[in-house]
Amino acid sequence: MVEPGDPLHATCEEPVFDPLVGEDGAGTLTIAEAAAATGVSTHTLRYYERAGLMRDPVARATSQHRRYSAGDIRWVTFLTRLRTTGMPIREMARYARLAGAGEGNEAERLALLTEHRRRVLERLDEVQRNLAAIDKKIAVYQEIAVYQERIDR
Amino acid sequence: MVEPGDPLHATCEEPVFDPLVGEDGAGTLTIAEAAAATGVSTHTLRYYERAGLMRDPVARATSQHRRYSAGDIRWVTFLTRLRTTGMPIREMARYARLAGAGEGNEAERLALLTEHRRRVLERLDEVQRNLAAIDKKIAVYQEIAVYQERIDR
DNA sequence: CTAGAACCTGGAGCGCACTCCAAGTCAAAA
DNA sequence: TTTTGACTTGGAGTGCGCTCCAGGTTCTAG
Repeated sequence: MVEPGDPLHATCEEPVFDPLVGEDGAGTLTIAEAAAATGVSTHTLRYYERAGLMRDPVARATSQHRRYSAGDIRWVTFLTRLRTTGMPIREMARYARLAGAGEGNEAERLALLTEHRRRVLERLDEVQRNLAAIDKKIAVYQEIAVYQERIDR
Repeated sequence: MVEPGDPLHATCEEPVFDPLVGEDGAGTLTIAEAAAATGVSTHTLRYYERAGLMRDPVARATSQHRRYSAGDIRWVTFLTRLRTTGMPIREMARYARLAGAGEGNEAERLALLTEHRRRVLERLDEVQRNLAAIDKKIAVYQEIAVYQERIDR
């Protein structure tokens, strides 16, 4: 038995809930449930853990089955934000290592995220510029379509 | 030597200049020059051609060396716009096949580009939403930085 | 004429981010 | 208790978009 809601070690990172509440993981999610909750496949969840993206290894039931805490779910959700904005796995691993090391490296984490943000904005701008060029081509084809229509009637 | 600017067969696609002007490719570019002009490596230029991205095979000198026309360069430049906006090679090949087939399939090309545009905008939106979430995390770390500063003085 | 750079080809190799497989363990329902 | 399905692991496989290699031909400068 473990008391829930330990008010200690409340870090600024992810509000950590006790991973194993009650007997063998009550209040936690199986890997399939975590997959459903985050939109990431079970394969990928295991892969992410192997790749060092989880700050700390995910808690286990006595059966060795993974038990995802609410904090784990929030963390994975944040990982997906980094991923869909194009951060490479290696860099996510570096961020996870920093976050897993606890307080004291916030400046480094800030720098990492800020630099990522800069690259994302750069990329967004590049895509938008190229899309504008494609839009021009689209406009040309729309002209042709109008012309065809005139012929067809 | 040949006069520049043939006003004939001015299509709506890429204004085509004679690929082989004068003796064995005057007014055209070698693959290295084409690479410099487009920002695509010579390896990739050959790969693109193999992958069917060139509408028609690039013209050759008698030596079998490739000779890129101005139209080829514009085409490759447009290909890079499709690529940097995330179009897969397979789809670019399909577009190239349509463009290579000449007039009559403009509606299909328009549909392809329009659908691509839709997906790009969707993706841009997704990235922006996720970036906004990352921005919030950045703001948290900036708060911490300000707090640290207060401690340090 | 010759050296060295640039080009050619088919095919292999690479890095990334998954995705799946095999063989075994564990768990919830009949 | 037995079946069925979810879970475990290490490692292999996949798809994509290049990127490079080997072995040969061609071009260009001296």
